[in-house]
Amino acid sequence: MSIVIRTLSERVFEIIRERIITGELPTETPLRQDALAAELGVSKIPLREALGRLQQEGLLTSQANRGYMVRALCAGQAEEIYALRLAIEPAAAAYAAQVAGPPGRDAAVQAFERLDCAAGSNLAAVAIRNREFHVALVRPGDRLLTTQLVERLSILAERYVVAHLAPAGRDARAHQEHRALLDAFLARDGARLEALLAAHIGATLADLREQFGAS
Amino acid sequence: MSIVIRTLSERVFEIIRERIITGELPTETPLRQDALAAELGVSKIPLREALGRLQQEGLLTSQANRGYMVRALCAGQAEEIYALRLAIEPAAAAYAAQVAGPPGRDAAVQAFERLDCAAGSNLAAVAIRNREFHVALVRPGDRLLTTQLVERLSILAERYVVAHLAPAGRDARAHQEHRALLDAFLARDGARLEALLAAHIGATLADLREQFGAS
DNA sequence: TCGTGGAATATCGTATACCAAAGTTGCGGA
DNA sequence: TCCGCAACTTTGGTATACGATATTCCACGA
Repeated sequence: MSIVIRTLSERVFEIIRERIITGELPTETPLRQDALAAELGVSKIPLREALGRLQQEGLLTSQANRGYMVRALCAGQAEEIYALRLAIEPAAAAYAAQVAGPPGRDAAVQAFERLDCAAGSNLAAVAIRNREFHVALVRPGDRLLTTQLVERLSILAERYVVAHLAPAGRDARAHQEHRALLDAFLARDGARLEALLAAHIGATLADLREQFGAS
Repeated sequence: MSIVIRTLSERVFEIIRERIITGELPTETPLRQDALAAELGVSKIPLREALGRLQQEGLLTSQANRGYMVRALCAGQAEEIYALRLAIEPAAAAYAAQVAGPPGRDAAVQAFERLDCAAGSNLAAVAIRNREFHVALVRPGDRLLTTQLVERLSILAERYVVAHLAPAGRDARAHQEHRALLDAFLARDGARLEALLAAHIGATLADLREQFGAS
């Protein structure tokens, strides 16, 4: 086992990322850097590094001399995110299912169980577990870049899910879909997994569309 | 026209990025931050910001307290990059071709001409123009995230092209392929563009495979 | 001879202080 | 009312310092 030493700016990166996803940080308002730095108890160097990375991830925008802002949500970008996920994730998961070794299969099961445990608690926590489950279906393919991309897109998508989807009737349906996804994954049934995952992602997109249309 | 004010770290980001692409920076050797900062005439804050962004882009890796290294080239990652490009770029370009307005169409033509002009000069310059051409076929779709992703993947792919493909007989064939791509784009023939682009990307991948096999 | 321990050195990650330039705010005058 | 200017705020950047970790290299002992 290799212990991972994490640098301060990496931790700041993750903290701010989760704050953005949960909608804790306001959009359209520039981030006050010194205030944030003081609040997190770090200096501006790791903070700025984290902000730059978050911009690269697509969660922040910046304008020179005016600072960083949380990128606004818009229906068009949600469509983009889901179109990209549909283009990548099902195929990547299908591949991973076929080549996954025991550790990868265990990780998928565990991610599913953690998602299950979190169900019913606050939406943000569920969203994180949901993302981890989706990534767990792809990671065993051992394609680093693809996995990172899936994770990145999942993160971008999460904002929309957290912001727009009340966990009304969705929860039960999502649970069944996740169960089916895991079954197909464990059965190494790439074709079925691919179809199910496309349907699952498409269903979430449809929910989002409905909310956008309603609001 | 909005003039774009760019910060130092953005410029450093691009400078180092091009150096990585051209293979000017050694892989497997940690970057000496002080030396690099001194050479570029900047302090370490903008430099580190740029390095962090480049890591996020997948061009660098970092280990805490050991610094940043240029990510090594490997056949597996090239396969990944091209698989992702094939999953995204043809469809995105097809869409863009259909919705492109006059500015987007002009930009595509100009990108093609610039690529044409650069042909024959050094490989790195051609590679940049090549990337810009590919992006120009996607940008008119006005899907920001997709365009950024295509650009990012093109950048990652460029390293392999620069490193492994001597512009032997490739140049002439690539020129014809680009010409055909532009024609299909201007004709708004999405289906044809999609097929041609998939073939074009696939051809480059095939060339790379051959080189990897040979070496 | 070879491996181990440890000191010396180099480099990284972070903090602090400071500054110039750009943006923002608010007040006063036309 | 609306414009322009001055004061303030914030950002982006530099210089510098310092602790912590890595690396190097040499001496010592098995």
